Amino acid sequence: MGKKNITIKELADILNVSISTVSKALNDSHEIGDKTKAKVKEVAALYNYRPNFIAKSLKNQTTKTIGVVVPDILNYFFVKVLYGIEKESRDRGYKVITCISHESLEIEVENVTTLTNGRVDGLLICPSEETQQTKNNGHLKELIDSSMPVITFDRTINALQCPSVISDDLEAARNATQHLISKGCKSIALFSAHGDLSVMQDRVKGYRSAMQENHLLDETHIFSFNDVAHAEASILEILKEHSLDAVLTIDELLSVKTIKMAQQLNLAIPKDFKVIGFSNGQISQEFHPSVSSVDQHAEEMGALAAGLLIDSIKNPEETTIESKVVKSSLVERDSS
Amino acid sequence: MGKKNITIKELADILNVSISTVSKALNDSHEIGDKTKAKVKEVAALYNYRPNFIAKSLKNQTTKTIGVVVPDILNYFFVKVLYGIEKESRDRGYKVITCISHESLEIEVENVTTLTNGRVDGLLICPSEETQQTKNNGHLKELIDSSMPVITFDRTINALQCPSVISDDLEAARNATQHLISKGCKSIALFSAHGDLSVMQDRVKGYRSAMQENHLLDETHIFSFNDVAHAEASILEILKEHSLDAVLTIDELLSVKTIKMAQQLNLAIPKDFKVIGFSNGQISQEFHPSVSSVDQHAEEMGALAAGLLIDSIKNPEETTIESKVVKSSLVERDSS
DNA sequence: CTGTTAGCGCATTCAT
DNA sequence: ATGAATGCGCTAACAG
Repeated sequence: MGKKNITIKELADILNVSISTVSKALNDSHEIGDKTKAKVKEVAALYNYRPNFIAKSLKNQTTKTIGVVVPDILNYFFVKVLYGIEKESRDRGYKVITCISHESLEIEVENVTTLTNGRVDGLLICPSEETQQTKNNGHLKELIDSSMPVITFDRTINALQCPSVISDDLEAARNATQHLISKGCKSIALFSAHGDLSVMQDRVKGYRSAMQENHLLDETHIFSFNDVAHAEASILEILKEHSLDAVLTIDELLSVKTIKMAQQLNLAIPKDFKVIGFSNGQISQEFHPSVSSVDQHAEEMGALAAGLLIDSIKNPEETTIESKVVKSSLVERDSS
Repeated sequence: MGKKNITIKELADILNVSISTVSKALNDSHEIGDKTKAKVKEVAALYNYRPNFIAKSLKNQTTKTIGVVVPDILNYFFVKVLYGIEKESRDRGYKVITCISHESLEIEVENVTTLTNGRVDGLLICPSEETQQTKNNGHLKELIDSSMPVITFDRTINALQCPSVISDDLEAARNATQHLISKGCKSIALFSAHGDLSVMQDRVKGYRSAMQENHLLDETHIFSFNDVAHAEASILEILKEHSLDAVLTIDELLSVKTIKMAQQLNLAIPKDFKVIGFSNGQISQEFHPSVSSVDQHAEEMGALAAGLLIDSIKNPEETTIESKVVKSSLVERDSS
């Protein structure tokens, strides 16, 4: 009881050999005899020896750990990305430390600082909304300049000289819109949120592009919500005032709320009124009616980003600064 | 470009003072003169000096980091616990490393090992389903014996000599059942899942207790589902064959699926058929009709556990081995 | 095949 | 008030 972990030094004393002999034996060095090896390993196992990770990291100048900064952990999309990151990292022998920026630039800077002071070998970051909005990215520039491998995911910062993994947001929105058009919809609104984010702007562009191409674009049909959680009343108003036959919502919660309001107005879904949402979480799947949604393949995005980062850590020279795009796909369900 | 982080040694060379002077100056030691301090700090800032975390940890034998092992990160409940852990830890100056056991004993053992080899100062763990089921907990016993601060959360292992933070599952289920009874329900079924977990068994006990007390208990009304994701067909069968007026589901997804099946049978909710679920996630709130649910205050549980762990790290002697219970509450919505 | 030694970056005790 | 020296636990270059 109360026994601390045993060290190589103590092991060496017990075995009456030198520290380096123990270290080499434990690492299966060819320069150690088989019986010495066996003896060392036996005693190590007996005393339940575990190499101290911190000491190893200091010596090797590598931590076998990657840092992740996400803006929001209560968002299912990010959780799934995280899941993909964790899985890929685990498969490749890396640990993951996650920090949450809560969409705040200040916390993000703090997160980046604490992570990159030797704690991790590379960084995966989805910049906070505030970072994107204020274009304040000195902390990341500095990091990249110091030759720390960095990869951004989901949201990119063009000014940054680092690889990124993103969704095909523009295309995805265009396809979703096109899908509604091909189903015969003419009066399709766009419900947007988090307008400061580049991904959201891209989705709006995608919607515009499809609508314009079909000569259906009506700028007054683009709505932006500041507070999604309390958007129901506004949605109801909009649905009353405009005679829409479909809505593309750029946010998952918004799609569900739109459906609820449409039902309240006795609009038949999907017959008279169709809805397509984004980021295909549990709610889209379980809601009744189930919600058609753009699936961004979050897990794949996470795995890809982690894989690229680990490649970059292992092979810094071969790293190319390019954006990898994870294609999303439309999951058709009962709402369209 | 490409410049590595500067070290104290390099700083000392630049300033033409000794290493220890720099170290002391940076740490505001009283044995350093004010102007020397100022000069050192100025140059440190200029070169953007950041103390190496790994070296500090090795020297101080402390990492200011806590490790967390959760069984499943795609479960909203655990994400919320994690959120609480992260928040409290952040407030108290600690970082968090999270590992996911995927409900597997083997992965859990691996997680615990890699976390506790010097990487963290203490461990928060929710044992995997397999760990609870097989009662295989040598890895945790060993850890506790080695005087590493450990606290379990949500799921407890009684055989373990460590504090824990849990829900009042039995009471919560009893109250929820009682709530249904007081609304006039007589034929109340229990839909359960993950029967190996102690929390689930407690909930069943709570249900039994309330039903028995009101002379309504019917053992054939207790159902267990192995595969919640594909339980809809079975649920439909059960609803057809038994004339129930309410169901308590021990799992969030199960509650939603039950409502969908009930609607398919044209049961009026909540008039003729009531449902109460567990763990009050986004789905319970957004579903239509919204689902009454037992809220386990996951965030609070996480914060409490993290707080206790940090207390225990800072004050190992004063740690008492006791279970803290986070009281849950019933959120009444449209399904009951 | 085994041992001695130096050093990763930092804090700290002890001298000056 | 400042500096030299030691050690945290480990690896590896070098010596024997």
